[in-house]
Amino acid sequence: MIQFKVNHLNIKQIFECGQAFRWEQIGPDTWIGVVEKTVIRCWQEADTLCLEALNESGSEDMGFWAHYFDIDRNYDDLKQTLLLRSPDLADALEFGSGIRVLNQDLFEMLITFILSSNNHIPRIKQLIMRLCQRYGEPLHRVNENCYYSFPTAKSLAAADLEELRSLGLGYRDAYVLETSKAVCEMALDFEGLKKLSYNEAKKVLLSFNGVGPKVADCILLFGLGKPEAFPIDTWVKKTLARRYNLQNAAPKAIELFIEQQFGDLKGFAQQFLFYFERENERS
DNA sequence: GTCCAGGCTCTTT
DNA sequence: AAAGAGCATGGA
Repeated sequence: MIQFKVNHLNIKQIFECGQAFRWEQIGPDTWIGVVEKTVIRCWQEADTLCLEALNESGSEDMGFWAHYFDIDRNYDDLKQTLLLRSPDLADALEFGSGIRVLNQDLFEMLITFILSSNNHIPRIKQLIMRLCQRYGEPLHRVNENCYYSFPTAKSLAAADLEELRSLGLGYRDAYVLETSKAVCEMALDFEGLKKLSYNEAKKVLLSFNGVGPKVADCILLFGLGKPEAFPIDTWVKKTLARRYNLQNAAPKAIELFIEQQFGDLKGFAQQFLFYFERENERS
């Protein structure tokens, strides 16, 4: 078991704000997730974040988990800076005060957000679970149920299109298959995306079948650690329209506005806005 | 039955 | 560049 002393961190908010899809609540304040090859139990005691790997080969490396939970970033400074730039973010920052933007596996984010397009979050979770069960490797058994790793690019590239369709992926089946094949062909260049700038990496991501501007920004934000990404989905569109009167604004005008409001921290602003809007669903 | 979801691709203006 | 049709699936 490992522990981190933390502030500005609330695992409930982190796991329910739509950036991660593989955490399940198993008790009042306890969650279990699969992160890379580790089945991990997670809970909070006062100002302490506790983590315990459940599988033998799982990792309890402090550095790895600090990076995953974005522990070393100063969210106090971050929020103050955002508030100075855009005072009307106050309600969203307060509401999602424990949100942190996780640093997740790149390939997992790529496939996950391809599946997310034009889809509901509960169904996205379900599809990912089926994909892991079918193409991942078993990591840990608890009685009847088993936790699986996220499939590798290789295993998904070798999948059968009909079988993917039978799992309920819909028209996204071909996107997943073709993108997985493309990643295999890129080999080491795929992980090399981390060394590229936001714009360079985005260009590469947009070349994958099933990845458009919104999905690319999610991958850049959650998988490549680029806070300059500002994914605009239906919820964010709603909140931008309501808060800033942008319902009839052209895409370029919106982009410019976002840049002026939030600058290089717009990815964090987006996550607070998304969570606030979706949790306070009021059309 | 209709609407909608962390949209994208392809076609047409 | 921008706007529109079509798209699998399932829950509300």
